[in-house]
Amino acid sequence: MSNLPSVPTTSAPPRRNRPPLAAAVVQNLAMAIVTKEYPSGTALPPAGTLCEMFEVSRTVIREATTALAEKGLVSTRQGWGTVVLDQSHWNLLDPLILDGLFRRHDRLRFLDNLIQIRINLECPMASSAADRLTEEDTARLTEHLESMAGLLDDAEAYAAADIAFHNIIHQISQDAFGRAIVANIQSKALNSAQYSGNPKRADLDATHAAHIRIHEAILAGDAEAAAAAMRNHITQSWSRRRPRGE
Amino acid sequence: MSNLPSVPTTSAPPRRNRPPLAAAVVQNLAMAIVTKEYPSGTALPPAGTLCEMFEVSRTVIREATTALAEKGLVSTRQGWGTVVLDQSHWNLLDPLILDGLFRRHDRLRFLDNLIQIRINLECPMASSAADRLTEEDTARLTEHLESMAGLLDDAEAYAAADIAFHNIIHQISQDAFGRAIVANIQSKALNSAQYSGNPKRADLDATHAAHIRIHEAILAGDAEAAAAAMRNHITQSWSRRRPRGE
DNA sequence: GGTGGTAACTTATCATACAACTTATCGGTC
DNA sequence: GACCGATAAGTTGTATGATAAGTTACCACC
Repeated sequence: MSNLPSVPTTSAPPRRNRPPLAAAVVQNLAMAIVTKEYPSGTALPPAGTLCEMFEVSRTVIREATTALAEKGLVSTRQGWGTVVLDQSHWNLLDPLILDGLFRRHDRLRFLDNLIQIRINLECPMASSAADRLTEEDTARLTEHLESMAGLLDDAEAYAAADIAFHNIIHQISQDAFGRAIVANIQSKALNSAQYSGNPKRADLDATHAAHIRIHEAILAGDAEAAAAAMRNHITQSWSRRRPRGE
Repeated sequence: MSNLPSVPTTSAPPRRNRPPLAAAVVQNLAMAIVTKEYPSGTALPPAGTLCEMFEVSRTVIREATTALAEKGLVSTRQGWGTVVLDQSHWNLLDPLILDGLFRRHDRLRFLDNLIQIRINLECPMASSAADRLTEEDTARLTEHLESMAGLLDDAEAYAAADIAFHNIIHQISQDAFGRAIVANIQSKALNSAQYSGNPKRADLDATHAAHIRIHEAILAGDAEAAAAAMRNHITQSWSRRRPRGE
């Protein structure tokens, strides 16, 4: 098998010259499990077989299965094997698992679900930001918003700035858990064309207008308006780029 | 160090089902990192030193560091070491990390934050459950609620049934991600006395009454009332058991 | 003073061996 | 035939030693 490349996903700082071999194995097996290639309840091939499949040593295989267990995908029992767990055990926010879910035929169910989670978490965060705003926060948020106006011709750059805009609001809200959850969703889902779509200039203009409205509400200290503006923004932005007819 | 589980001391049966050694190492190191014993940016002791500290082989240490990296606590770089990452990289929903956060001096900040997350996610789930309720769901939810009435004398049993009650609602709502997040919080935080407190009979009576109100709203198909009842329940239940004066 | 090479330390990977656990099978016993 | 214990085979868990590869710091050299 030995599908090497990709080292994907993690934009993590430590850039290695050689990607760890275990990463490829984990990616491959995680994808196979999430897409039901290995049904829950069944056992993965034994370590020795996996060694041959991926042409690596048992050290690497053990590392991979440890990572899979950490993601809640499998559970190993000495003398029994490495059994695939039910979806209810999966760490759904894990980047690799998210990526796998986006490739399933029922991906739209998960995408809609993620948007709902974002609404549930980000609207209260916008409210909280409106309540807790300091002068320093005001300057930072305003400055960033104004810099975004210059990126309306570059969809990719605007998307990155978009995430940063939301992230600033999350920081102001001081909601560490909500921020961690949404950041996970955003940073990893962005790579998926299913999630981020292919925005046109008109889409970016509409998005930017929505950002301005959120900014206004937060600066006015109007918690309710901030939540409403955020809800509108997320809902309408998703309705513009949601894949149709699946 | 070597904080191994207690050994039965008897010579004959060499304790069956011995827990993996790596688990103890992971627990120990994760706790040390979360409680800032190892500050972010610094490197963990090298593998050889850790072997001596925990009296295990490099195999186990390697597995432990893999698990820690999977939790977002550390990042290993060949030739450099295993460096502790900033809190923004941590997987805050991980059971071990949650447990560590609950032992910090600023634990109350995280506990309040978790309650807020639960409110943000569970209220819409209650609404959704009220909208999607089927006859089968009705029977299951009602049956479970009635069985809980008999557990009001056993705080521990009622707490378990409490979680199950919420879980049934989550299932009905069909919000897979919200369910996964809240389930993580609940199942792991329950062990913490800081989170679950020490409920008295009067507390359980009040909680049960709130459960009945939620049940009524959902069965009536009143989404708005269900969300309101859920919000009331979570808020007041927390205000009853929240640690004071920290 | 700058430069390049080298030594020392680190993680990454491999190979091998053995221990511990689980299951199935094959006996023998009643 | 039903029950029960020993055994064998397969699996993960752990230990050990060796080698490869990446990083840093130091030191001789120009």
